[in-house]
Amino acid sequence: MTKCLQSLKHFHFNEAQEQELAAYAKAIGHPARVRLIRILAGGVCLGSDLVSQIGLAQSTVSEHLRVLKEAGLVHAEVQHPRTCFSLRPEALDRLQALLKDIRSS
Amino acid sequence: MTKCLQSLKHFHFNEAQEQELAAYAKAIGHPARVRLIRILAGGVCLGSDLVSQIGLAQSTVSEHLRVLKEAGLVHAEVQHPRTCFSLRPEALDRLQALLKDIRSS
DNA sequence: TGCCATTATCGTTAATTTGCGATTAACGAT
DNA sequence: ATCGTTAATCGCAAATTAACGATAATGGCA
Repeated sequence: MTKCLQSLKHFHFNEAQEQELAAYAKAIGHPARVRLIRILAGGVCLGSDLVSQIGLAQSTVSEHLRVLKEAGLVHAEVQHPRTCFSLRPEALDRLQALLKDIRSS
Repeated sequence: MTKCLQSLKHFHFNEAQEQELAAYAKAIGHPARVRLIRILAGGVCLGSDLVSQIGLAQSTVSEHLRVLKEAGLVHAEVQHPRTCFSLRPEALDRLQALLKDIRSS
């Protein structure tokens, strides 16, 4: 790949990336979900612990976790009857890269 | 008891910062607004130019710009009958710092 | 087989968001 | 004073989101 094509690739922030960034940001755009991410940044966590930390109904927490999972920010590992939730750092890496790139696109 | 229930008090990422991050992310969490940010990253822009580049109604673009302004991501300088819109890079700086901090809180 | 503990899903209501056309407001120029 | 241009606001309908309680599903265990 030539230098020219590299720079084109680097600087062209395309529509797919716009949607990708918007999707990540939308998922993070709620205080309860920021809080969940923050808690999970400290280590893996069972759902029941998250519920007691957050102070919202179990169904509400489950829904927020679903949103975060769907956005790829969180991973869930089922160990019946519990589920172990964890952060997906590569998703945050990607988000930070997109945020960095949009400024020089 | 899992790890997440321990030593939340040691986190320096407080509730105000959670809301701050959520507000930034919510504002960015729409493809049209990501697009506006991306366009403005290339330099200041008049509203009419943004409208023609976005392909949405003028009122819709104005509303998206209002959201971005309210979040502090965009600045508007009126020069009647036009308005000159520009990005506020310090807001993006702040967002990136919050994203960085949440991972080590 | 029938419990138990936990998480996911359903159903509903209220609130918010999105998008548009129409209208209004502002002000420079004629 | 009226016109022309541009951005902001209004009013509305449709779609989406948030929150909750109730219910269902899951799989280990007695």
